[in-house]
Amino acid sequence: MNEFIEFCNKMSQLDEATITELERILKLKRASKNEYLAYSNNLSKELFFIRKGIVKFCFNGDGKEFIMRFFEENILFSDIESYTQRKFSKYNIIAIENTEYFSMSFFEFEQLCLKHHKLETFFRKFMVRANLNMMARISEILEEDAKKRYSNFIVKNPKLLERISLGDLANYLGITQVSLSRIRATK
Amino acid sequence: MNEFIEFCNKMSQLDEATITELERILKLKRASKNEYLAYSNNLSKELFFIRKGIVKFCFNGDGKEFIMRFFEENILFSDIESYTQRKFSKYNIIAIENTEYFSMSFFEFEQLCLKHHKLETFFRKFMVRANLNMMARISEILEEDAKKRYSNFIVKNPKLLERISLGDLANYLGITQVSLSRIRATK
DNA sequence: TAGCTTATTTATCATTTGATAAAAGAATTG
DNA sequence: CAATTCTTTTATCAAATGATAAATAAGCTA
Repeated sequence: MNEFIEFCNKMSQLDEATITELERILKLKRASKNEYLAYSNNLSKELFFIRKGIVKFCFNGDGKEFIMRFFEENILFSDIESYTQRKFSKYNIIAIENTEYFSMSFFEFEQLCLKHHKLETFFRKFMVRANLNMMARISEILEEDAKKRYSNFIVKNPKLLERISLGDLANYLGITQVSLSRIRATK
Repeated sequence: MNEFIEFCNKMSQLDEATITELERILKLKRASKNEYLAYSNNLSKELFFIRKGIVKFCFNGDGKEFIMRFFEENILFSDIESYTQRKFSKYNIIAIENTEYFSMSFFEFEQLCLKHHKLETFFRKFMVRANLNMMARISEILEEDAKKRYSNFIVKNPKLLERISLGDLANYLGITQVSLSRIRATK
C-alpha cells in the first residue's frame, strides 16, 4: 500500500477492490528543481500527490508571482478550478526541490469515487479539510498585518521555512520580497 | 421538494428514500435582523441553508469585526471547523436582514451521507465548489489592492451590495470603514 | 578558485492604509 | 417632527508597504 493509498485509507477505510483500482490509475512521476509539473493556460486534469519534495502552486499577475500554497510530502492537490470548470488554468505548479509524485487523471479518480462510496467519503472529507486550511488563511490575512503573518508562519511551519526561499515566502505572504526583508530586520 | 433538497438534487440526483430522510432532519427557523444564528465560543453543530435573507459569517479580533462571507438565499454553509474539530467556534453568524433558514444537525446530515452515496457525492461536489470560492478570494487578496477589490466586488455582486452596509463591506474587504469611504470618494 | 548568477539586505521616497476625531447624512423612535 | 442613534464622509497625522536602485551575500559553474 503506497503513501497515497494510505493517505486515503486513513480518512476513510477502503476495501481491497477500491485499492486495486486506485493503484491502477496512479502514475509515479518526477520533476527536478524548478521544473513545471503543470503550466497555466492549459486545461489541468491531473490530481497530484507529493511523495518526496516540495512544489509551489502559484500564478502570475502584472509581472509578479503569487503563491497560493506550498505542497510538501504526503499532500494531495490539484487545480480544481481548471478541471471542474473546464477552463484554462491560471496556475503554475513548480517544483521547489527535486520532487517525486503520484499523478492520476482527475476524471478517472472521480469515476472511482462514484463507483466506491468509501472513496467518495474520503474525497469529501479531504475537501472539508482543505476548506479549513483556506478559511484559516483568509481569516489570518484579514486579521493580521504582514509582520504577524510572517511570525505566525515561522512558528507554524519551521521545517517548511528551511526548504523555501524568502522570495517565495514573501510571494506567499502577499508582500514584496523587499518588504519581508525589512520585517525580518526589525526583530 | 423544498429549496434545499432542490439545491442538493441539482448537483447529485437523489432518490426518493434519501429525500424523505433528508426532509426529516430539516428544521425551518427564523432570525430577525441583527439576531445571532450562532455565537462564537460555542460548539457549532448545525448546517444552515438560507431560504430568505442574508447573514454574515464573521469573527472578532482586537475589537474589530472581520467578515469571512455573506450568505444569501439558497446557500448552504456551516462552521465546519467547530464541528469537524470539535472545538469552540471563533465565528458569529448574524442576520443582516430578517432571515428564514433551514437548520439541520451536521452529524445527522453526515450520517445520511454515509448511508446514501448520492448524497455523499453532493456533499463532495459542494465542498469542491466552496473551495473554488475560497481560492478566488485568496488569490484576489494576494493580487489586488483594496481599491481593486472594492471595484471587483461591486461588479460581481451588484445585488448583494444593495443589501449590506458599507461598514460590513469594509469588514469583508479587510479594510476599515473609513478607508473604504476614502476609496469610494476617489472615483 | 574566479567569475557569474541569484538571493537577500539596505536605503530612499511615494503611496496606501490605519487611527482618531469630527462633521454630515440617514434611519429610527417616541 | 424632534431627538437620538447609527452610518458614512471628510480631514489630519502616523505607520506600513510598494517601487526602485544599489550594495552585500550566497550559491553555482566552468
